[in-house]
Amino acid sequence: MNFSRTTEYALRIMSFMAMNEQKLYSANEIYANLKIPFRYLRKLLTTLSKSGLLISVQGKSGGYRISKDLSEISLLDIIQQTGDNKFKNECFFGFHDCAFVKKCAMHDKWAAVRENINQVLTTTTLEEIKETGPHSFISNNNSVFTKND
Amino acid sequence: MNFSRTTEYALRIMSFMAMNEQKLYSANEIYANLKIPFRYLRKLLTTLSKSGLLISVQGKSGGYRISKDLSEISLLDIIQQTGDNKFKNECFFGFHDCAFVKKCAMHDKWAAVRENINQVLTTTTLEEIKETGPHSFISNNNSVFTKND
DNA sequence: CATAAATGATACCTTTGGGTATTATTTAGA
DNA sequence: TCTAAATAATACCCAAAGGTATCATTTATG
Repeated sequence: MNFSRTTEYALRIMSFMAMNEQKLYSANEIYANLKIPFRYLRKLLTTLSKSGLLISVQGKSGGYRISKDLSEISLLDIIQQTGDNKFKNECFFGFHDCAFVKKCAMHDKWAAVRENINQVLTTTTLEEIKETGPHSFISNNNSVFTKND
Repeated sequence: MNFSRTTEYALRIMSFMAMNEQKLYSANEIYANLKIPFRYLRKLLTTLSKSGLLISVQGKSGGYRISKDLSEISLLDIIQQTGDNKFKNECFFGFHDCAFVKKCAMHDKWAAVRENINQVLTTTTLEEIKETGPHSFISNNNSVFTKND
């Protein structure tokens, strides 16, 4: 009952980059701030670029930049790009046809919970995240990972 | 952003058994109704027994029975026995010390969401699940698994 | 135009969750 | 007291997620 690690990483990255939305960030710079395992970070950044949330610039002095206006990127938009969006309409007990055949015992109660979650995730945009600061996006769990690149 | 498959299984099992709370169910009978992969089901049932949610009776004509009054078993109680309880106090971005060092941008909003979830999971007991019926706990995804025992 | 510094692609390794197989133990009842 | 039918324990297997390594490509700049 969490987001996957990968989704958390994506949320951190996008939120961090939102602090300076025009800026072109290199993977190195993001790594320096967020301490996400470097090679995995690189992979994730290309994923986010392919998904359209980021624009990548190749070559020396290249990097990544947020592609749209901050107000147009909701947390759900980010979450959905990392495959962690299953919860959207899912039955509490994990039955695939819950809504269609018979309601399960938790159907209505859980629908309300999901609605609450969805409401927060769709209405909270990076713009709001930016404005909510100052705050720490810095992972200070002394990373066991090395950069190695 | 779901419960794990194992947690879903546990929720199905306990909810199913709550339909007849005094009854001693054999693994076979539960399998016949829920179609959870048989050997995994067996394993899970011993886990639930060790956790105290179920009482197991060994030997021929043995089986499992819910150990307490239905009103004393909340959904959270079940969820916590399958290791899926991380969400309880967890930061939106997955930072371990979010609450202690600096609040993250989502801290308050997400705390409210978690509170909502916790409220539902702690106040909904198996008694309520039982009363909410009739409903289907029957997995009709034509199982690809065989029983094999 | 060579080099350095960046991203892209791809293949591989590791850990964990889900699932299986085998053997041991318990106990009701013929 | 033997057998059948149940649970207990344990070890193993497989797939997916997380993470690493290597090489290729792009491009600013000396």
